[in-house]
Amino acid sequence: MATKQKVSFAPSIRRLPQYLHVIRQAQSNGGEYVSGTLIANELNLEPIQVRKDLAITGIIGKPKRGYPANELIKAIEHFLGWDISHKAIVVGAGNLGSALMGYQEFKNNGLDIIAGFDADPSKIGSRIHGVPIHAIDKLDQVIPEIQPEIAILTVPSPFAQSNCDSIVRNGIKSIWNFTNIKLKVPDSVSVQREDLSSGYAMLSVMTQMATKNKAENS
Amino acid sequence: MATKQKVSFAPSIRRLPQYLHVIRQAQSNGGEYVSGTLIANELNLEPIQVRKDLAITGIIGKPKRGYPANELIKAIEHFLGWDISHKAIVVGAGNLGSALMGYQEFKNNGLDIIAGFDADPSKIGSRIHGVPIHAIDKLDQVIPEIQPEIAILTVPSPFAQSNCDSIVRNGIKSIWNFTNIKLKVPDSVSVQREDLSSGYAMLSVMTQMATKNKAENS
DNA sequence: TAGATTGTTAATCGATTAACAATC
DNA sequence: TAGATTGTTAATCGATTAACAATC
Repeated sequence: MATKQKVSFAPSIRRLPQYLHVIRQAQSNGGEYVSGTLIANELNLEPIQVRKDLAITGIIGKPKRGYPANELIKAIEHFLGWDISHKAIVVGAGNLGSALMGYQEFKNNGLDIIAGFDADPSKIGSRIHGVPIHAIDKLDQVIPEIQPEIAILTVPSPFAQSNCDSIVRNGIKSIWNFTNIKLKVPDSVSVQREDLSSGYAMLSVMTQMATKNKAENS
Repeated sequence: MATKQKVSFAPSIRRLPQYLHVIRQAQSNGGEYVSGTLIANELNLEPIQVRKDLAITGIIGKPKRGYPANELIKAIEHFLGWDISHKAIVVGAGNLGSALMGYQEFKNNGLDIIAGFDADPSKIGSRIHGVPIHAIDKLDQVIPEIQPEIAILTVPSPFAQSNCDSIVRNGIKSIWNFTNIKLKVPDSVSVQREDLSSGYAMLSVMTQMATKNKAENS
């Protein structure tokens, strides 16, 4: 029975990439061991939080020295599935879609974008950052051929749901949704929503607070 | 004394734009009142959560009918500061920066992007989505002239910290950081980090779970 | 050794959810 | 009126933080 999955430890999982970044950097600076304290300092977090988070990867540290950098990197990558390649498509090759196709960081961490889709005839048949672009109305034809695991949805919002339906119909189970539409999908499909408006809301509230402080201090 | 501010109710604030979207839609469909139950159904949330969140805007609903749509929209917009125009610059006019300059949604909600900055000589002096692009080494000259409140940072990560320093030096207090660098800023400056790798981490874990379920059910 | 750092167990904190009287 | 929906107060849940013994 497929019920909508809730990912537990979500906040910890979200911090892991930051840790990975710091640990890789420390390693490339010659550090064989990396302590939770160092990571915490670098990221303005509490050391205890870093230790708790790292525990979910199953890695064991050495008192006084920290965690073995190489093992820890491997463990985080494995926990996230970043040590395996995952085929993905980008649906909507506008500015945002193009940006994502070009992100080396994702490529380095297992995200293998093998095709893009767009409605613009001038893009169809071309390549963006090396990725071939297909007609968006060929989703039903191309997806079964190339069998991607992940779909990245970056179309204008009026087209989001109908393109999502095509994606789901063709058996893709993971959708990275960059539109501001709440997608309707069956329970068996998971959607990771990347909601820029929620970030903008936070930015706005912070900006208001900054303005208020300025006024108070003058 | 300026200490690093923690925004309280962050999860609620992040949900407000979604509510706003649903309420606007309901209103444009002729709804004079919108109930928390309706919003919750639309977004797969609990009604009680919606009511709690809406309470922070100060608006008062009517039992049996719901919240007055027009008042509620105004109240959310006001709470977020989206009813006022905020001048912003985009630092780094690559694909992502260009995408943000073109987002009508932000424009409609008070984000007024008045200038872009880039290192690419072919872009300097041109306009992207109507926004004039300046040389990135002119930050110190242009910012004082145009006095933006907000800087949106979309440069490649090796340049993130140095550009951030220029931004801070010129008195901007709110930074929307799309790089994967943890920026070092004084306490008086707030940074909203838009961390795509944390979203990618969540997507990856969800994808793993989907694959595992598939294997178990076969 | 002394002391920094780990991992575990318990306490705190904040957000979500439940219960329910009030009311249109 | 009856019943859906609100707002408030209390309970639950999960994440963060604190305390501290173990250890290299």
